Amino acid sequence: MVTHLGLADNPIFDALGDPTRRAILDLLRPQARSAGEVASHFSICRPGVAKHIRILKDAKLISERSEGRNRIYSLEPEALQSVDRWLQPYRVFWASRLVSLKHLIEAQGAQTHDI
Amino acid sequence: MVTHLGLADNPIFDALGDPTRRAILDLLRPQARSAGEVASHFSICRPGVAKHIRILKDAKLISERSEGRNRIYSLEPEALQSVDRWLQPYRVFWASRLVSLKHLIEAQGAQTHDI
DNA sequence: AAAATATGAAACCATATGGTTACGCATTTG
DNA sequence: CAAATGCGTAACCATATGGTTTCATATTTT
Repeated sequence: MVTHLGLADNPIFDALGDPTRRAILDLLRPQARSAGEVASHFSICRPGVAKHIRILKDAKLISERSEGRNRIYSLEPEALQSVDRWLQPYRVFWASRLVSLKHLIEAQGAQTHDI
Repeated sequence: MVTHLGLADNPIFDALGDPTRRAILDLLRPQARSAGEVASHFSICRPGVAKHIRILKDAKLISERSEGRNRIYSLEPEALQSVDRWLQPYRVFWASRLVSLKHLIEAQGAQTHDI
């Protein structure tokens, strides 16, 4: 509801609250897809999926481009950094998990320079 | 709504969808607090906060213990690991961010051993 | 240019959600 | 033991949300 509370609502968290929307993100992770392709993966009707897509687009989690008569949607993963940032102060509580993440980073050969 | 769709809804994401609930988690991060203390930080009425607390408790994001006539709530940060895990495959998209996280890990002196 | 295709928007509906007030139940306190 | 304190639950309400059907619009196709 968030009827003008002092708390800033983050549209990202709101967008991620719905399982269908998370599934759409998962679907777009490997590759961009047209609206129809996305919709075909769900049991709800196409306009229903379109509404979820709209919410994801508004939250900048996906972007849209036109290609002929299709609308192609692509994941915009940078938007998820805000979730990552929010999680940061909680992470200190599970250090071992962090260590494996550190391994992952090293395995990817990310350069050690600051952002 | 999630009216029996094949998609498993994660109560954690649902819980995090509300800004008041995220604020409660932030509040409990430094220290455990009684229900009244938590409620006093918000403009909504106490029973309203109690309902948010219930949702967080059901999602295992906080735990409850009785102490006299008070109910003390503590953060259970481990539950957030599922969010962290969900984020994992998206993280490869912002490697530089990972590097600073790596610094954080090292700064904390987390031991390099597997979980 | 007409038919078909791809898709968003509008209108509508049932239910979920967040908030409120009223109440009940332990546990102090006086 | 009676009053006060702390707090969850129930009942209720307005609005948000997710889903549906119908429609309008822009591209292809034929």
